[in-house]
Amino acid sequence: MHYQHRIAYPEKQFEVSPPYQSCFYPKAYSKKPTFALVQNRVFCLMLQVSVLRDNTELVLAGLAKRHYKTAEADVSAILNLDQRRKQLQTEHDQAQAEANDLARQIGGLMKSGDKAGAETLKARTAELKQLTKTHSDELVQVEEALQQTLYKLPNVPHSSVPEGRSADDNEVVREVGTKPELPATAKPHWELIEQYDIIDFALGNKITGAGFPVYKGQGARLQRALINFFLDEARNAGYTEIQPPILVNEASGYGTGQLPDKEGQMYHSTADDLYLIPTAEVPITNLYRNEIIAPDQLPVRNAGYTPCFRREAGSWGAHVRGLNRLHQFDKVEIVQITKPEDSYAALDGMVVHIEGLLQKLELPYRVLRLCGGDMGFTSALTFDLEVWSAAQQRWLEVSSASNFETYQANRLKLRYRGDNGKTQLLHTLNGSALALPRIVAALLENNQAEDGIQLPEVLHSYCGFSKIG
RNA sequence: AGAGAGGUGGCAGAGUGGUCGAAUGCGACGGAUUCGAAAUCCGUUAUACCGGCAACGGUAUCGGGGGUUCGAAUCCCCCCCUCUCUGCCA
Repeated sequence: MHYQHRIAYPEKQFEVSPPYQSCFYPKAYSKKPTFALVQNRVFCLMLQVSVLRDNTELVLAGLAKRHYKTAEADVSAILNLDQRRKQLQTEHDQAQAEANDLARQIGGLMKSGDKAGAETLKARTAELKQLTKTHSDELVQVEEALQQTLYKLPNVPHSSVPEGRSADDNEVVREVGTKPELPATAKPHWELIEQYDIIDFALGNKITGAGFPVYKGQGARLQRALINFFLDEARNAGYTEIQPPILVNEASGYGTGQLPDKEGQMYHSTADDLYLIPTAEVPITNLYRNEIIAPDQLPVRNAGYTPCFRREAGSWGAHVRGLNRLHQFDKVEIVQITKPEDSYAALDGMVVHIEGLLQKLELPYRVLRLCGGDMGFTSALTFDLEVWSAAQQRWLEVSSASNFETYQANRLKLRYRGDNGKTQLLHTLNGSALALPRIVAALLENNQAEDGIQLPEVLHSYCGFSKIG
């Protein structure tokens, strides 16, 4: 008996263009000037202290959506520390200015041979020296405390982010494609990969450990095919291909927000103090750390394939069999850097791009808007894309596309020069396009048949075969 | 890994204790000249923080940190990085 499934999509689903209409966001967000003013302050300058100071109520309301318990205490601590910081800075600068002036005078006196006059002035410089030392010591303490607290504070969610505590509260934006009906004899992918001998967990376990599978034969070729397919699609969509290092230094970890929040999630090479990247987002976004980008270079659109490494300590258990969760996996990531006013349109575009990939792979999927409680630490708005895994009868997350607004840019010191000639923080975004393992799981399960696994058309030329088995 | 050299503004490259945030050149920007352009000439040309509505003023930054000194790009100590040679190596 054959039970081959080709999912039937309504034809229009394949038309990513004509012009994509944003259906995700309140219309007010993109255009309305009244809102734009608020947006400009709160959402474009997020987590700069000045913003916290001028928009405390809005920030607190946003953080409440995340159920971030100590928001009020943290914000008020930040404001107090900042006030103290300014005061100290002013006093310190004044004392230093006087000292500099005296030093100049002393120089003049020495030159003219007035030793005694110089000595008189030196008495005052000694006092000033003590004063500036006291000030700068406290200043260092205050700034450190300020930074520590700022680093603890997550991004403020976008206004469209729904209330909610967990993944159950995420909003299903849309569901596309038809779930295949499999017979009772259908196998989950971990049985299929054994049956066809394409991925070997035992071997990976032998040479490395659990969560490091070995891809063999058609399995390995499928991996390579998917990577090439994703990269080609990204290039066609206007992204520049990047091949970054997969070890990064500590500064990069802080830049994109993995540190200090997710210290334990990354593999750390202590001998060299380098981290194995959990996603290509880290190196590709950090390319622009501490840069001022010329406006005509914007938007930056980069894509890259890398292996990704995640310790995922403590999160093993049910639902993580087979390819569902790994310590090492392959992923193609897309990254954008845009002007603040362009970032939400860019996020739309990224989601559309990712949907295009899933449609070409003929996988049923759904798009979720993550609720406040389920969003990542650094994100202002995140869409997850999940594919239907027909044998497991579950949705599997294969992509996450986020707008970080200025949150990462503030840490990265990533700016451009605005029309007024002043430097201004940019917005950063990224999305998986796509993560491979769960795509493979869904492809295997959804397309299984007695005589093998029929791959979607688009992969045939990339693989060099059309069927596994 | 061993030996040596070096890290200065967008780049190149001076500066070895006192108006040095830093000569000079290139590049970029604005202007003059030109029908237009090249050439030439004049001017501008970093970032962050503090104060100020602003104009503007102050402070800091010459790889990073600490020290000496009234005063540090310049002297001393530690660390990091880059280059050259030797060794090793895909």
